[in-house]
Amino acid sequence: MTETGPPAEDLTARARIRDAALEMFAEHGMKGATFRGIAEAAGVSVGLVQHHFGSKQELREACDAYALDTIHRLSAEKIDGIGDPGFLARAMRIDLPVRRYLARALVDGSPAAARVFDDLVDTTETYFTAPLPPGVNAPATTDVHGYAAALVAITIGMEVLHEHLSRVLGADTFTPEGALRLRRALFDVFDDRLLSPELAARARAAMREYESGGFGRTARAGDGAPTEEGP
Amino acid sequence: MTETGPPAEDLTARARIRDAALEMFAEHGMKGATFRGIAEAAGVSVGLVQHHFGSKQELREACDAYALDTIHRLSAEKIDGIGDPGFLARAMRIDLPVRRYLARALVDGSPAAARVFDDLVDTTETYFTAPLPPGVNAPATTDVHGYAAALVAITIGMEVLHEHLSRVLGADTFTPEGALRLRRALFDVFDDRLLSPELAARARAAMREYESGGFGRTARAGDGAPTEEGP
DNA sequence: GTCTATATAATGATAGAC
DNA sequence: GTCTATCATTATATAGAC
Repeated sequence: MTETGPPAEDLTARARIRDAALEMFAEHGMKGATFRGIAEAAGVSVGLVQHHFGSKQELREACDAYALDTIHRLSAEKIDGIGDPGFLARAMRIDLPVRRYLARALVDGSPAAARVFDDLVDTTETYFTAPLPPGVNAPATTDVHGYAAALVAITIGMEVLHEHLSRVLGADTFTPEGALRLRRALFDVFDDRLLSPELAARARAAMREYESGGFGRTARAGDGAPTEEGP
Repeated sequence: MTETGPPAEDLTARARIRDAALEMFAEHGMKGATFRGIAEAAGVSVGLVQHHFGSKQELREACDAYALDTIHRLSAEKIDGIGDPGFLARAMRIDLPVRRYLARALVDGSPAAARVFDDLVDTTETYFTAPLPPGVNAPATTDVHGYAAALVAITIGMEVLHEHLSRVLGADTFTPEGALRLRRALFDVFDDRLLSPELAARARAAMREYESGGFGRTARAGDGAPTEEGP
């Protein structure tokens, strides 16, 4: 809940510019977004944008800092919120612009977005390392770090692929209906065993064999030989 | 570093330009990649790039078409390959540039990439609708389409977040070692039940309640929400 | 604080020489 | 086929007026 969101319309020009930049960066990427587009979206002149933020890089860093600060409140809830209906309602409408921005920044190469990702992995790993709440099983893995990374990647991947998921599902996943449908689908994926125990065991064995015998010989004797030849 | 190399080889200049463009588009995005950068990477002049492909949009469409054609051979194997060690080896070294390109194009907004995504969802959905191979359980979901979408999003998300996963895991996930570690982690995630049956049932109930009473005011009252009795 | 005007650089695209 | 100019447009950035 936390009404900390952008409450009203009478924000300072600087804040409106920052919000516009956040949206333009998210929509067109760090390279595609322009001062002109941002100024127009914010309803100010190009000069004012640069007066407040200096260079494009600085503007981007301001967005990063804002996003970092905003997302910080959210990250801790993501894990504990499972099974709490209130969490769904909150997660669906809090700070959408920031999430969109970070999803794009993650691909466009932002230090702040990378840090959010790393912090999420740390938090998740810590969560599974510490004593778990009743009802939550400890993951049966020997690589908790990798397990946490995969879990975070799955979660963040949904944000990054938001556009395509929304198209396929027929509802914007940043909207209550779409988010609900996606969450149900994800829950089904996680709740169900895709493989029978027998096949799962076979796959495990195959991976183990692949690991020991495959290419492991010498850490990196040759460079990346694995190139592919185009057709 | 320096990978990328269609090192001179006997490729035609046009093919070398296309490969360079594929890589530059993947690395810098559709807006960030420039004719000059592509020309330099291909070892040709800027004029030759435009002589062969005309406009930037046409060059991009050529990359899309090439990627679409290349990925077509791969998509069918992705599902059936589970548990097959040979699949791992193949998937790890086949068509890396195309996968990187598509991962980026998916975020930058390419029709071809969107189509790849949609086709993967279709293929996956068909896979689960048709009779399943022995050892593979049918997913316990009432929304096979959403289930397939979630599964594809998880898979593709790993490609899109490749850079961050690699950093966190300490190994390039497009490299045998990194890909293996990621795959093992994903397998652990899918193979294990994160929630106890009791908590899972509670989460289901919470979602159901949220769905009916929440906000939607149910634009579509009977959209197949119903009645999956939990395990 | 906010805007207009201008300088500078880079980019997509064209034309023509070899 | 391949390259070297060159143009027109657009972007970032600066300077200064109100």
